[in-house]
Amino acid sequence: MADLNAPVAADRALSSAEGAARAQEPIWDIIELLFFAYRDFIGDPDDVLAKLGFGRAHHRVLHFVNRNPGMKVAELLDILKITKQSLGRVLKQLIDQGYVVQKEGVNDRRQRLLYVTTKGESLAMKLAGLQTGRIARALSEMGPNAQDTARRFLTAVLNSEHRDAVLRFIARADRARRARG
Amino acid sequence: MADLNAPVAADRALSSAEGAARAQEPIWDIIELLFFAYRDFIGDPDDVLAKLGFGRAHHRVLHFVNRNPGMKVAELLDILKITKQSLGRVLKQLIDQGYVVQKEGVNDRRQRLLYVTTKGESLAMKLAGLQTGRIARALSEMGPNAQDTARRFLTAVLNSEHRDAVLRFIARADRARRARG
DNA sequence: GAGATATGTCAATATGGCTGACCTAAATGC
DNA sequence: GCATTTAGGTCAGCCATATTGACATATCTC
Repeated sequence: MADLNAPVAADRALSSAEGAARAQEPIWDIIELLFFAYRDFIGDPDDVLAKLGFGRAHHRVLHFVNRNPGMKVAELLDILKITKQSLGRVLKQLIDQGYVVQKEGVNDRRQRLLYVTTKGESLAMKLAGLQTGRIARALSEMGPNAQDTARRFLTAVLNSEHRDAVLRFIARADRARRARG
Repeated sequence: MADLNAPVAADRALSSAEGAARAQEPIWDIIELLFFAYRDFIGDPDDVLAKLGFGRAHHRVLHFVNRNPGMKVAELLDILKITKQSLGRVLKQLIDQGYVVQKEGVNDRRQRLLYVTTKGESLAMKLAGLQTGRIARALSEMGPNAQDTARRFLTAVLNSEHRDAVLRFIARADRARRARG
């Protein structure tokens, strides 16, 4: 670990002591760890999905619908930041194979509100469980307040314009889930 | 923030108190923050690359070649975990447009060692600078030891089988860079 | 010299993005 | 009540990035 920490200490000294005054030495370790960590983080679900003939796009849709049952198509597009044509293909497969259903909105009958089926919830929870296992293991290897620290770090990485929206989304989904039990 | 913290405290209580005894409640916040944070993290480079007609695949190649000049094609394939056919197309464009060059290995003349040109280094450093700016801002919003904490978290997220290899790669590239100055 | 290795390349295929055009049904506004 | 806007769907085509499989060439190793 000594060998590994040395350059990092140097980075930190540079970025805090010399600050924005000069071109900053890249923070290579975090840049690369984000790349490798995200790849592994996505990897477990990928394997399960591949066996079902699904990809990451299906995972994202299923995840967000499961987290936010009754979500409008437009909201999903907004979160995923893809076009409705791109969503269409993936969503159609999830619906045809019985993972997701659409229900007409009560107030606004143009809306096709999205819900996971039992089958869909089961898959979504299985995938979330894989990712949770990995994260729980990681957090347990750190000290106290690990989850809070990780959350603060990741939140700080967000574009500042997105931050509120992302945190609101998470808080709202959590409230809804607690309400459902 | 109170609204946001509440469910998280509940998660932590569950996962530490009840442990692996029952199916763990998903750690939704970290799962989703990883998704959103990684997307923003990748976003700045994406915009620059798009103007040059490049994509993420080009970024990855350029990044690792810049970090590890003289790298063998096989090493790059191993890090990126793609096939040589996939690499071929992207690498060819980077070479044709003067961002990367290949040199015959001295010991083994079958090898085509990869190097960034001045132009390639300049682009690689520009992209790394964007990501560094984001990360530096994020770290500065946290307490002391932020970089160390972030590194420990991300390292812990890695597949345990990959960890050593990833850390060795980072340490080796750092050493090489210090040696070059 | 035989066989293994490093790299490159051709061809076909899949996935998941995109743009642009156009459609229906329902809500909304004057 | 009719015009317009909105929510959503769909067709067609394009692009980037990945895959598998087969094969070619040069060079190294034994």
